[in-house]
Amino acid sequence: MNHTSLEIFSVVAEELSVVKAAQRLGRVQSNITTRIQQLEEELDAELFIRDSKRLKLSPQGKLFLSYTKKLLSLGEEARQSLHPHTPNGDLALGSMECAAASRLTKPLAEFSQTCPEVRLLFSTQPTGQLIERVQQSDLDCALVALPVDDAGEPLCPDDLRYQPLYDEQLLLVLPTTMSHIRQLSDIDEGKLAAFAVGCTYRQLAMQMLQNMGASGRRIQVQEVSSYHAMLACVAAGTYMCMLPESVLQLLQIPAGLTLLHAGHAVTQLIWRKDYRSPALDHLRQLLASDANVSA
DNA sequence: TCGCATCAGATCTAGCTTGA
DNA sequence: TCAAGCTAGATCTGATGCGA
Repeated sequence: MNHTSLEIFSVVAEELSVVKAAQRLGRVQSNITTRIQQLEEELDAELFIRDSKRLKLSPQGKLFLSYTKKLLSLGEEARQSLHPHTPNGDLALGSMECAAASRLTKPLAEFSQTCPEVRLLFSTQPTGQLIERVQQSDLDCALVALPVDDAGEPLCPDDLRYQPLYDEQLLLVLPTTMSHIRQLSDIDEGKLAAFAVGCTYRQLAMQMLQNMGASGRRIQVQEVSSYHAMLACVAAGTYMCMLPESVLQLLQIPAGLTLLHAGHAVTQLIWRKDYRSPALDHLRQLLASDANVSA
């Protein structure tokens, strides 16, 4: 078992295809098949279930993948640690859609200029999924909105650290059919356009609607994959949505929609407690200088 | 036709020996 | 100490087979 074998296994596990993994790694298909077979033999474990033409990760494969990601991440961290003053290598950054749209443009442009040797691997997802991916070493860090306890303190998992960055004012956007509503307590029905389960703003909106007049009814949720789609649902007159004011400023708001202030949420940068790299340190500094809340 | 497995042969690499 | 040569094993490629 060496670094190459782990890299190959990791890519095959992601693609669930020997052919696609071979294309991605610039190798031939037979080579990938052989390396996976050798790894399985060495580990005395079946990492994949061969289901006719398709590959599926076996339970042992899933378990081994979690260790593989940690080992590859640790290897990258070790490599970078040898050059503490010149950030280099890969930095896998995740972000909520809203932070990517409204907050990251400037810091990331600056990051790419000041750290040209770092390959930034960027992806967007809801908070819940981002937290899991950071814990599994699939991401090095991520911008999320951690849920808070009754005292307003972020509920951060023990194995993660966080740095507060942006205080986001949240707005509930109502369709023209609800133009008679002047305050949150007037809302007596709940149809919400929101991102997938795991999105903190969705969770906040659901809690708010349940605490209001809509508590007696089941809240219908239309899942969308972008803020444009979310606003389109509201413009169609059926759904309401919750989004940060900073995002709304970037969008063209259809006429006649009602905007209600719905509290605030803090966007944090999270990373694993045991992870450190010059690239992450540099990104933290850049984000801190751009933040509107102090750490 | 597609995707994975298998095989033979080519190529690469690490480790060892030898001699200057 | 270091470069050159040799060798075994690891790894790679391309062709082919098999099953869905």
